[in-house]
Amino acid sequence: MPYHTPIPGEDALTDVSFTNGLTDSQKKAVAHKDGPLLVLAGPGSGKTRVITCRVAALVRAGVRPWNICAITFTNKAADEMRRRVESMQIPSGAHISTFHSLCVRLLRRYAQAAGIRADFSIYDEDDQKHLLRQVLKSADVDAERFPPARLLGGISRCKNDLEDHVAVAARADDYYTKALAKAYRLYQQALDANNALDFDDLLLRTAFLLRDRPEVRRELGEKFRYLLVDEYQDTNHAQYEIARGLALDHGNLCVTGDPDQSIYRWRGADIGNILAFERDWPNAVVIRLEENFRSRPQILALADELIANNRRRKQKKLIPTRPDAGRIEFHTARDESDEACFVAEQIRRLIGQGATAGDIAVFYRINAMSRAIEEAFITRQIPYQVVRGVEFYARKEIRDVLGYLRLIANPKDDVAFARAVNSHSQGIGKTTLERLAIYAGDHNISLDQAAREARNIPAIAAAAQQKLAAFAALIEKFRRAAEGPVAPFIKTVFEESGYARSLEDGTAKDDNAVENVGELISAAAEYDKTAESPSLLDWLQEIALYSDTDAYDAESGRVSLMTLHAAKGLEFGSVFIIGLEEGILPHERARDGTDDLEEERRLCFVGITRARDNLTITRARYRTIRGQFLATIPSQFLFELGRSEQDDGGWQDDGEEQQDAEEPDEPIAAHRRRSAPVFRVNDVVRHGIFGRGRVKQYLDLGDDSVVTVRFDSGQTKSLALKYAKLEKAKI
DNA sequence: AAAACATACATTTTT
DNA sequence: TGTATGTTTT
Repeated sequence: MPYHTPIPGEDALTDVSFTNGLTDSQKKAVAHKDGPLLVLAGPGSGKTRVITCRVAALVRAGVRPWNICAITFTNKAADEMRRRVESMQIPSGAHISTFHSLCVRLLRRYAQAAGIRADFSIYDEDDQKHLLRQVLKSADVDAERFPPARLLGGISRCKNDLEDHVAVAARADDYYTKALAKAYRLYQQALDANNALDFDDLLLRTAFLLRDRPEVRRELGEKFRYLLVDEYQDTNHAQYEIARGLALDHGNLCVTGDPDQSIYRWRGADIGNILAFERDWPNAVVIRLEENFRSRPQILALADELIANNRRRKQKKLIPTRPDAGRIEFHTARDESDEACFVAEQIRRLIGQGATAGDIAVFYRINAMSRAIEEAFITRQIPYQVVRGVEFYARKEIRDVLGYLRLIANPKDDVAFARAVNSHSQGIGKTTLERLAIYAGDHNISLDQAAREARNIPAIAAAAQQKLAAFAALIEKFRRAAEGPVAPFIKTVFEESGYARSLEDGTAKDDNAVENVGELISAAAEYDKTAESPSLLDWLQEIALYSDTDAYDAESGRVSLMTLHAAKGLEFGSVFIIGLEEGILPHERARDGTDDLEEERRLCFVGITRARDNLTITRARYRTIRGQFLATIPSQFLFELGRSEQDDGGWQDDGEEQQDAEEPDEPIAAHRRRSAPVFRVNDVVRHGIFGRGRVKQYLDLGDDSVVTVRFDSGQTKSLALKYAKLEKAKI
């Protein structure tokens, strides 16, 4: 019996009021197409709507919902898509999730084929760091000389490229890579021993599963007959292989994306994946969506002016469809608190004029920049929400409780053991733990197992032996009770472990600690309600992929504060982007390397194109960075947006400070040593690599002076005189 | 073994 | 600036 009466695709699309500028044949392709489909779409063009409409159209054409799989990058995007699909009044059941959630699901189901156990722990950055440090300490490696964070970054990159440690070792021909390969091997062995996967493993294992087990691949191809991937420009190699593997047997792969909005290169995203889609799938139908239904024409013009500076990109138009209106404003503030005051005042004015707080957002490059804004909002009683990464799950008390729970769910999880035993404190300290680790290592067993055998470890004092054994027994007792709903179980563990008591008495470092654990329990209760058969393991694996960014509430009626990364996919009537300064946007770590710089530019582009009507861009002359009050240099992006230094008149100034570039404008410069040459604005200079250029701005900081030069090649660079060999050119 | 203290250190963006 | 580790004291 047919699941649903087939309806011609066009009708299905009309049905769901899909009227945003597609030609009839494009609509038909979106609704009907068996085979690969590439949607290249600019910001505000209804890209995600194409996906939801395709899902709806497929279902109406008789495809069973559970044969459709749509993949997004963030939980937030998945939720949004689920919401939209449900509102289309079609039978639900389509699988909509992030890459990582999908991988967890597949790896649990096909654990055996993937060569792992289904009850694995998922390690986040903190866990990874802990584990790597542990491993390097006990295995005296030359890799110890490199900072763990750097090694983890290197390992992550390898995993994203689907390289295992053997492959890395094989290509290692320099000191660092050799050390990396060794660290990778040891780290991976430790992960295996702990029955744990890190975020990258989730992708890598799934990609390998699809590659090495054709029967699994075929089975999944049968299950997910239609595959859709949103934000395809942000796929890394592993994700690319997963999408390809899942679609290999039927070719029904629809991807959407915008190369100009690729902002996750640092996480291994390869913009080449979307640029080469037509090569990978030669019969792909390509749809371009260039009309923008979101922003005012001036805003689009500004965005276009900026992004045109990127070389590695496909030319694309931003075609406005809305009439002229709205406002663009630039502002230079004195310092970050002055900047925050300005933003807050502007927002107050907007609200006074009838704007809704929920339709206003402030974007910044790094999370730390939210602070000044928050302070200004608090004094002015402007309601706001900060959309922040991790945060809640990074809290000490939350991690401690999760330590217990993870250890209960996965006895091999030594990282969880260390955390739990540490929070349990009372009598088990560093030394004991160290001795226990040595014993466990010698006998090739987990810390949990070693603790049970504590009485047989002569190196450990009798009293400590007792306590370890008691701890192991306690965990074992919990383990036997870990069935069924999660929330009551967490409560039991929290109280009976004695951790609740230790939070309440004495060391009240954080008076909200107990409350926070309560919140965790509520979250678990929520899970218990929705899950069909709740289990601790399932819940742990779910929340491991959860970040507070997902907690963004579109209906909160409050001003949203978030990073530019978190802003992707959202839109607001009025947008403020703060901190357009060299070293912040673009971030200092992206200053060398054009690819990195182009990514920063895309980030700025994403921010600008979030705005529907009003856009305000600000910078501060001074900013406190890591506790130091420093003079700043305007972002080169400001030049590209047509705001040159001389033309500062375009900036609305607070008037407190005169802006004479030649005048050393604060005591900072006065006592600096000087050995570097002095330049003036408009001096013609010569650089060994970039050639001839003209000084646009000179910041006098003695030896640390920075000079901004627009070179004849057209590019603008900010150079530290100390490093850049810059000389005055003759004429 | 725990607490108090000192010192180094890194410090983007997210799953 | 804050964290996170290492060192000394109790």
